[in-house]
Amino acid sequence: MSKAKRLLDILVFASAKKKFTAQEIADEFHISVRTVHRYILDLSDMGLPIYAEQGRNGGYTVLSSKLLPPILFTEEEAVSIFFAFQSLRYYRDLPFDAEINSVAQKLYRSLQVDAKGKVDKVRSYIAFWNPTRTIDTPLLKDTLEAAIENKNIHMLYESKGGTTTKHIRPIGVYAHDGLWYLPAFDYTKQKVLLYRVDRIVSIVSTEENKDEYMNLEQWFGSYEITQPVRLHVQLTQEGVRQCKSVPFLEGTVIIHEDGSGTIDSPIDKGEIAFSMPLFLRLGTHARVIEPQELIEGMRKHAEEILQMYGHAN
Amino acid sequence: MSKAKRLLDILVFASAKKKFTAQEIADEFHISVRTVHRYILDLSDMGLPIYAEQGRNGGYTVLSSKLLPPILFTEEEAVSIFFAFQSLRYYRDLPFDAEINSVAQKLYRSLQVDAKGKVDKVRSYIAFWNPTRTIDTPLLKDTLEAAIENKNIHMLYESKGGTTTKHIRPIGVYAHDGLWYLPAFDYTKQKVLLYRVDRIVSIVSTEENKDEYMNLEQWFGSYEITQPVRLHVQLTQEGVRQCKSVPFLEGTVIIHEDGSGTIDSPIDKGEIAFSMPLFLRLGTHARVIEPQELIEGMRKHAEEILQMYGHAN
DNA sequence: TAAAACATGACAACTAATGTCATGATAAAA
DNA sequence: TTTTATCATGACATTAGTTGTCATGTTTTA
Repeated sequence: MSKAKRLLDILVFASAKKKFTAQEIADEFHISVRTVHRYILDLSDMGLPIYAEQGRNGGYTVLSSKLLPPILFTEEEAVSIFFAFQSLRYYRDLPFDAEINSVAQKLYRSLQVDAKGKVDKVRSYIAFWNPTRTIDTPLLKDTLEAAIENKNIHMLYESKGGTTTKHIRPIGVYAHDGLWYLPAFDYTKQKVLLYRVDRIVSIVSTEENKDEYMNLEQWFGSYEITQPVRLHVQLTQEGVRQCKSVPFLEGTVIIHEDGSGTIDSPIDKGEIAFSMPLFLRLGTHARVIEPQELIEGMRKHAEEILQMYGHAN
Repeated sequence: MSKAKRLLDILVFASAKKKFTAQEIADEFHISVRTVHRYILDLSDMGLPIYAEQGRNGGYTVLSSKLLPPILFTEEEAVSIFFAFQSLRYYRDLPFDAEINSVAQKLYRSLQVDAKGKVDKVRSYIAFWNPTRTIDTPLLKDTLEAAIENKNIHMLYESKGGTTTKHIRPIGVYAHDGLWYLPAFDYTKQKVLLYRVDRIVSIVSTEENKDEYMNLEQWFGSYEITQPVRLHVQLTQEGVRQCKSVPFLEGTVIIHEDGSGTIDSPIDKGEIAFSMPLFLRLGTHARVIEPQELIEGMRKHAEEILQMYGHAN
């Protein structure tokens, strides 16, 4: 085997093992101890942070975290990594922030001038818009870690009613509209609730779990209609346009030949309140035919508004 | 210089130059032509897709796109790349899709078993929520390319009034709520408008631009109030809570001691229409005091709704 | 004080890389 | 058709690099 190949093998072995003696490497790779010393000098020259402790019980210690074998990327692949990083740009708090920066640096440094220009352009011509939040999420990393390691959390949480203690089993963490959410099983209330990570005041303690629980994907997929209600709406052309832009409805809109449309689809009773603002906004562009509850709600809402602004102002 | 080092130099040189003769490499690196032939055999063995054309005007041609010199990542850095990729997961259409996949594969393959597990966990416990869109954006890549290359676009665009031809100068492309938007200067209307990339029917032609134009960041930052209007609203506690979650307003909400609040801030006249749905939704939780135009709009809207649902249904 | 570790040097044996020269094949240009 | 520029490959001597063995030191701990 060529020297280069073996050096890399030793690099991976050493950075995974962290602490070892020259003899161990010699045995592992069937080479002499003298050669191991020479190899380690080479690796050290190549920048691997490794130091030796003298004397009995001494040995080598690698300081960096585990290294992967070197990887060859094409320029396009490098650009795609920067593209992905771009999507994280407008988050105020991010886990892996330090790592992302060091990856970006390593890549950017090894790009040639023209490719650097391309990356710069991706950075200035592509964005993933996120509301720029002024809200801090200091416990994001800890929360995430607990979720990934499948640990239960005892935490202090700030909710409508003030700060209380919660005992939960996290399902995962997700970002939406610039905020981080934590769906979790609440042991007190005995059901899955959604928490906001920025409202976690402190994590008091965590405890291991042996068994696996639901993960995020399963949770996202677990939505089901328990109390079906018929949603029946007539839409103008503009109503169709707007409903098509609402994820919750886009699949249910039936478009007629003249461009107008209809929604006629079962939804869960709990979603009536959720869909009301949309149909309020659409005004005459959407005529709700069913459910009556939605119509009542909208009428009541409209009356309140008229009452508030009716004559006074 | 060691052979390995020189091989990498030649790898980078060759993959950047794409087509070259052995003599060129020999001159560049001050080695004999025979050695170049041997090196190229080595690179070829290492998987570099390179082929030779015989005869006069022949030479070597590298098929792959430009390669970067090999990069050493730590395990944590690799995980952070997967984390970034996770944020792109729920987009239906993405540029660089193929590259992202090949990066993910290259990285995943070189991870050790335990690190693979960590990546799997990041994948199942972290998400960046996006509405899952059923809308296709087939021209995303082309649009992006035109934007990055600073080209004007003649396109067929589907808008309220039907499909029309537009002549625009793109500022950039950004994703929001699962949809891709294209702010661009419209030459016909002589102002910057916002287009949706999925509504572009076809790109008829593009033309080069010599000079630089505004880029996305500048555009995001260029919001200015041209027709200032005083927005003055009184909020209940719940009103405060909800306005705080609206990026457009979160900075302007003043919270009183009892938890209620006030907004009193200049906005642009054009934003009145934009903010109306919000205050409609808030109902009695927000009492708009100014501008009168907003109040009028809300009253009119409420009347329309009452008329529609007033007695008939 | 002995044992276990790193550090380093010397040197012979071995292995690999390199350049030179030669020969051949191929394709385009003269 | 001939010449020229190119790749392809082999042989071989020369040079350069790698490895193992042995020797000698140093440092730390049992």
